[in-house]
Amino acid sequence: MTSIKEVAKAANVSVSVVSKALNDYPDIKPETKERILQIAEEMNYSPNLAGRNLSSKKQMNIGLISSAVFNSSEKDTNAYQVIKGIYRGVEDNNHELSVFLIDSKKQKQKSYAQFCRERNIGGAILQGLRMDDPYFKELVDTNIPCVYIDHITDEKSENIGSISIDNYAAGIEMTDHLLERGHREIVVIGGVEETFVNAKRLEGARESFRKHGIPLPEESIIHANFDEDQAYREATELLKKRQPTAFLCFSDLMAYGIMKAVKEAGLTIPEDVSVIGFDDLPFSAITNPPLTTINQNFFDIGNEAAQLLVKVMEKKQSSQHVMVNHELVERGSVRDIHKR
Amino acid sequence: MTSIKEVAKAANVSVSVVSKALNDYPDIKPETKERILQIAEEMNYSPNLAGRNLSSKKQMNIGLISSAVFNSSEKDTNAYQVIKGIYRGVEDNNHELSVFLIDSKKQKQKSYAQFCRERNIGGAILQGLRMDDPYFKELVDTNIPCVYIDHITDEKSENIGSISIDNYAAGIEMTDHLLERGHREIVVIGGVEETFVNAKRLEGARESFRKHGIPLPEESIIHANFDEDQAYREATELLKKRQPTAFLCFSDLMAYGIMKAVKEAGLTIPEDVSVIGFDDLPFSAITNPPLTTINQNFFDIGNEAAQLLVKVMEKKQSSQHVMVNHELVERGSVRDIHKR
DNA sequence: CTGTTAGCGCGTTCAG
DNA sequence: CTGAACGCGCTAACAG
Repeated sequence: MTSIKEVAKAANVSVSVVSKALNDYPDIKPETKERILQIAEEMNYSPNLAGRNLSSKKQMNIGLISSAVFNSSEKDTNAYQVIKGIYRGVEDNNHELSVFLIDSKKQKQKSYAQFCRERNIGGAILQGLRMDDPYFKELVDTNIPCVYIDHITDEKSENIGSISIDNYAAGIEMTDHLLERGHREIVVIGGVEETFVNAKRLEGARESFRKHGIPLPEESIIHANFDEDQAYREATELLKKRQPTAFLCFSDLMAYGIMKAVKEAGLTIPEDVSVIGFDDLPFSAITNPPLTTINQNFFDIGNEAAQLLVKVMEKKQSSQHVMVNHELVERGSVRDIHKR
Repeated sequence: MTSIKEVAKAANVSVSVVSKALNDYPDIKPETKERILQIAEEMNYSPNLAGRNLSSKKQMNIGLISSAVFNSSEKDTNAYQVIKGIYRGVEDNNHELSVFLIDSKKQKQKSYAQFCRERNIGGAILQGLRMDDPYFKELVDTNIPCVYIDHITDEKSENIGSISIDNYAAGIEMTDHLLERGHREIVVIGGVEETFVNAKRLEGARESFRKHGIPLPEESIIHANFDEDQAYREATELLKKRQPTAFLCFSDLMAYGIMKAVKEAGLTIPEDVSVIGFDDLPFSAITNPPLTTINQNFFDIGNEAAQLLVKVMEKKQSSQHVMVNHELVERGSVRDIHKR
């Protein structure tokens, strides 16, 4: 437990000089700084973060507030990848990460603002929160810099940023992919309707249909809550009535449910029915057949979120929306109807 | 940013009384305590953790030091589930969690002991660390209470606990499962040889063979590093020479690699070759065919780890090894040779 | 039962 | 360039 005091004693200087040496203050003789640094190194000294937190005005703590971890399917590993990216981004910028995982099944939750206050949090990354969450509103009102993942706000605040892929463009691409391969009987399997990403993807899909001069009837759009099982059930029902040539799914998880339903209906993919997904979960490469889907780089999303937040916290950058690249990866679940 | 001082002022008492009211000290009049609590509530006060950390002797911070997150396959979500369990366990015990993710690809890493020192960490959960890691040794030497996940140490320290399923028993069960269904040409696909869990599972497999009076030749044991791709390659090579009736895999991930190799060799599962896995990853239910495997409840493992650590930190329990239940889940990848 | 005092380990004035 | 003094928010020991 070597403290700054002991280092000061060993170096024959006062604590404040040690502090300055450690924190790159300009008003210190290079030689003594060098010497102190060396002694600190030898003594295996590293500053206590609680002490530093308490005395410093600088905000070095970043909060990750996420409801995506406890409230999503075990198969849904997106949040995990995002968090890895956040962790790396925070670490690379020499900040600290405090994680707050929301579990909607738990009775009473601590307010997000309180969480931040207790931990001297200078900026927060928000993942999977509902916009009608009162705690969310409270947090925004505190004016703590925030970065939203997969959501854009209307508020024009200088300390609010956001990050996502270009869901609109991706929606167009995946729909184009189907349309250009001759599919006309397409059923769209949407996620949670009020969700930003879902809305954008749907807009994209609509635009693609419009562009191709093909109608997209409302009854061909089904919302399955980003849930595998619900998608499975919806598709099972639907297939009793009609047989589309393709399902366009706004998540891989839902695509898995669709594939199960299609197989159980005695149809084969992609010969009878095509399926396209969204996310590119690791397992989409080994489904049967492997799933054609939109790849999102979740690690990058998290990483960029952290970097953006740090910039906003340092006032080096005002609020903005950052787009991360996506990519359509073509595998074996979509048939080209033109070829036989 | 309301502080304890302001609460004290509002309540017309000194700060120490407020502190005592908040921390359930016995020497305080119930009425004033009630009053203070209410005022604190009204003022939306919650204590600053840095301040508390600095002054209190109690160690409320728990560290999670894991190399399993950055150094494993994206498909391997075990670590994720374990961490969820840890988070919940730590939260339920009103402790704080600090996470340190080791990335072996990064050049210089901070020492684990230093990480703990900087953050006043009173106990640590260790996941996926190598026993020959010098930082690991250094941390243990600090005498900070530790709980190992999936590893048992020889050291007899009062502050070291460990947790895992009964890998030996599970190894027996899965081997019995194959042997009892008439399999005799079995190839064991092991993981990382030096690993505790691998050794135990192998011991169990050997015991099962011995019990059944059947030899297990050494050349039928292949170590594939818990790696899907390596298992795939090993199996591909092996199948060119001989065709076992079953592969016994010490992880689901390796089982996936085996299944791929088997299919590519033109064989079908389970008719020609059976496969049994270990872990029960979420996707093992939807592989083709669904994988028979040993289910580990990773959430519970993490959760129990946190609870055990808290007990050890509070000296309520001396070191011990906790076993979490496992279960063989029978799906469609093992054929009973007796039946046709 | 309550208040006073003294730190915890550090960053930050402000004199020198 | 260096050091003394102060305070961050809180708990703990000790008087009263």
